[in-house]
Amino acid sequence: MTFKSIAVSAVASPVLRNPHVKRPQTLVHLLQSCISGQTHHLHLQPIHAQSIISGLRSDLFFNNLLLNGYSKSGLLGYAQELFERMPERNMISWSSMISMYTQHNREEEALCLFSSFRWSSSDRPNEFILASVLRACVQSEAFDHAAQVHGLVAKLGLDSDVFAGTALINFYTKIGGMDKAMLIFYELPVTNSVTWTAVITGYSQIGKSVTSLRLFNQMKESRVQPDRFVLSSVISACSALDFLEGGRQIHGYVCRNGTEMDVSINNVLIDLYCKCCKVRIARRLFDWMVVKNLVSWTTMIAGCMQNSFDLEAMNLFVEMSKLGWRPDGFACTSILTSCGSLMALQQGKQVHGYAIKAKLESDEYVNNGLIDMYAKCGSLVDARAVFDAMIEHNVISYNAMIEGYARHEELVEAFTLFNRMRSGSLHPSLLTYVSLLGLSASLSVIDLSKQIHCLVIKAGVALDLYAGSALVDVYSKCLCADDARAVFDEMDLRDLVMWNAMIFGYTQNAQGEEALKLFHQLCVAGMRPNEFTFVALVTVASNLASLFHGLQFHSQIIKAGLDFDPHVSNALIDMYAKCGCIEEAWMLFDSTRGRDVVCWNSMISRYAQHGHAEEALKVFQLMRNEDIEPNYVTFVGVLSACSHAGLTEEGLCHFHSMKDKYGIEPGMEHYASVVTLLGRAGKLQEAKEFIEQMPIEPAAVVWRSLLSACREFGNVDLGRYAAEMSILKDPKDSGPYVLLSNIFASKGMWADAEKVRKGMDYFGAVKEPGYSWVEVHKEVHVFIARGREHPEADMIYLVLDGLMQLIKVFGYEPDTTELLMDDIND
DNA sequence: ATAGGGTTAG
Repeated sequence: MTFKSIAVSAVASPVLRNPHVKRPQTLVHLLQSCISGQTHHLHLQPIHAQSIISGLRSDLFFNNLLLNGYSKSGLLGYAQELFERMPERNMISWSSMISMYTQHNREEEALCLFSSFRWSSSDRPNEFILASVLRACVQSEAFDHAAQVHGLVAKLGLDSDVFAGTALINFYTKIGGMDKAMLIFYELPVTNSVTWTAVITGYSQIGKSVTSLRLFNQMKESRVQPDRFVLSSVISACSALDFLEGGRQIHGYVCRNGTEMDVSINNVLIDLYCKCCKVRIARRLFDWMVVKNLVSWTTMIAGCMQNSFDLEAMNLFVEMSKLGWRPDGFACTSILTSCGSLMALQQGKQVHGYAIKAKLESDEYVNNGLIDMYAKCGSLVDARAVFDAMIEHNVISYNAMIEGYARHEELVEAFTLFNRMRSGSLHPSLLTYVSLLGLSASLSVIDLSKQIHCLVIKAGVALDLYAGSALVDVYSKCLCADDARAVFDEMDLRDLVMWNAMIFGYTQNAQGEEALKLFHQLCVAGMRPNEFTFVALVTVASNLASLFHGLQFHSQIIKAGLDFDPHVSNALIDMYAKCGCIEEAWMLFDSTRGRDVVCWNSMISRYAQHGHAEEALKVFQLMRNEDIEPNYVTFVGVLSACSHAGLTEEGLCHFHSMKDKYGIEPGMEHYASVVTLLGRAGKLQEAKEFIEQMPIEPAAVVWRSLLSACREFGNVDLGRYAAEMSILKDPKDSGPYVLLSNIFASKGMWADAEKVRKGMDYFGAVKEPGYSWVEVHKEVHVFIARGREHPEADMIYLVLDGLMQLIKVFGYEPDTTELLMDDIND
């Protein structure tokens, strides 16, 4: 557009229909009221045109006013043309233009104009021009240039001016030179709320929010009235510190002060409440706000996402779009995270499409969010495509991608990327290691775990809560409870997750008593156990078959209101069944809502273990009636039920249906089960042939199943073969030696039995001693076969001898034919 | 001259 088009529009303007308006003095008033009004951009052009007609073309004062109006309306082109045509310019004209360019992020033009000013005018630049120029330098990150301008400011003696001084403070704040900024600040003879805001936000930005709050107090002491800018800055400092009480006080002040309607203040308040986990309060404030902007919506969505209110975040995102808001990169990043958490691939893809349309493809946050979303939804190929399309990667891009591979156990991909990251200039963060440790934990590879731990130590970063519990977890899963405990003890700070990891670690390592001890310490430390703690504890009770503990935990679970948690329910059902209370287990199972496949599996397996094969199969039928898809573990239970009950045909039928009907590839446990099934039916040869036809390499457990059957039916030849195969696979396991030796002993083949015993020593296999335990008055007493460790061993054996003699009187005769020689010689 | 919102892990 040119001045010609302005003139055309002037003719049609309703504002100028009144002839009085055309007088110069009236035009000035009209312009002034336009600038302070809301719709100035509509009237500026007609007024401009009229001013030319009314002879104001060369009026410096009027032109400066117009320049100001165009600048406020963002009509840069008109301002530029006017400025060029002005026959006369003063400091105000230059200053308006430079500050306009700066405000609209046209730093280069601002600096260029400053050069022409110095070139064409002999006047010294005033404090306003210098402040604008400094801001332009800072915005365009031309810090060297800014330092030169500082020199000029000092030369002109303007460094004690509030405007120039504040701009300088802002410059040093941006480059992290808080000391220098404070030096300038203390030299200023006059300060106002703008100056204070600059230093307060400066400290917040370098993470020293406490200093920000201290400065805010100093500001109030020096009787400077806080404005909405400082207030938002200070609230944001409170939010960074999780200082809810402080934030609330300022919220109260804001309400008394009359700034409660300010959008920005409310935005930071929403942020504060969300960061302090008060999402409901934040949401109420958000709903109450009459005027909202894009930041209000984004803050609310981010707050929901950060507190795992993912569905609410999604709804807000849809709502804002419907209301016509165009979500920016910030909103997209947050919503992508929520899509990932909800595994909402479809919605995630829609956001991806929108992001492309909205030209957000170069936003690193959005890209990282996309990687995370696709990885969480299981689309690793798409995640990688986004990753590869990025020009530059940061640590988060790598971490999100590595975490995706780790979660899906893509070992090679994860470590290839990890090495690529290390060979570049990017340093892996603790988060990277946490992901890799998670992978290592799910694979339970101790060497790998230790190597990663070494890298963490070499990196020289102190463990945080995440890394600490990841290490506790990985060592527990690798069956190194002592190493896990060493990490646990080394931590300065422990949260509930860490305690749970250690308690669960002991559970996995069959050190139930240590787990119980730790639970006691947890309570002493004033922590409140959650569903994870109770799952571990109930599992301990289950492993120890201690109904006493199980009942106690169950009542604590009810008190804590956690009895409807599906994982807790599963653990309880398992515990009751393990403790022999199969009916209680069934009752609990029956009353559980939303039973998942794990729940059904545990009921099936437990019935099978108790020899209630019919019940187990009935539950399996019920499960299918309820359309619950059986999985790998389900069939372990079903096959075990069939083999216990001698249901050979039915068992084989289920075995075949596994792959044919449900598409589940049978694993070692299933093959072993079928061998047991055939073996129990006496079909030893068939069992052997079955093993030989297995599509996977039979593990020791499969041969041992056959061996057990051979022992049952006294088949020496096949038994010998099965034992050899089993020992070949796992020489350290004492089981096959014992079983084979038993076969020989039962046939009176003592020399062969002796040979097997020697072979056992040769391979270093040690028979695990049998344990038994009894619980008396909340204390578990453990006994090893023939052990004398118990403090009252003498008395116990005395009573035992008495009992033996008593049962012999009633006609009991111990069966010694199948005992190991070891036992006979004893 | 000054303020406010975003990503990865146990």
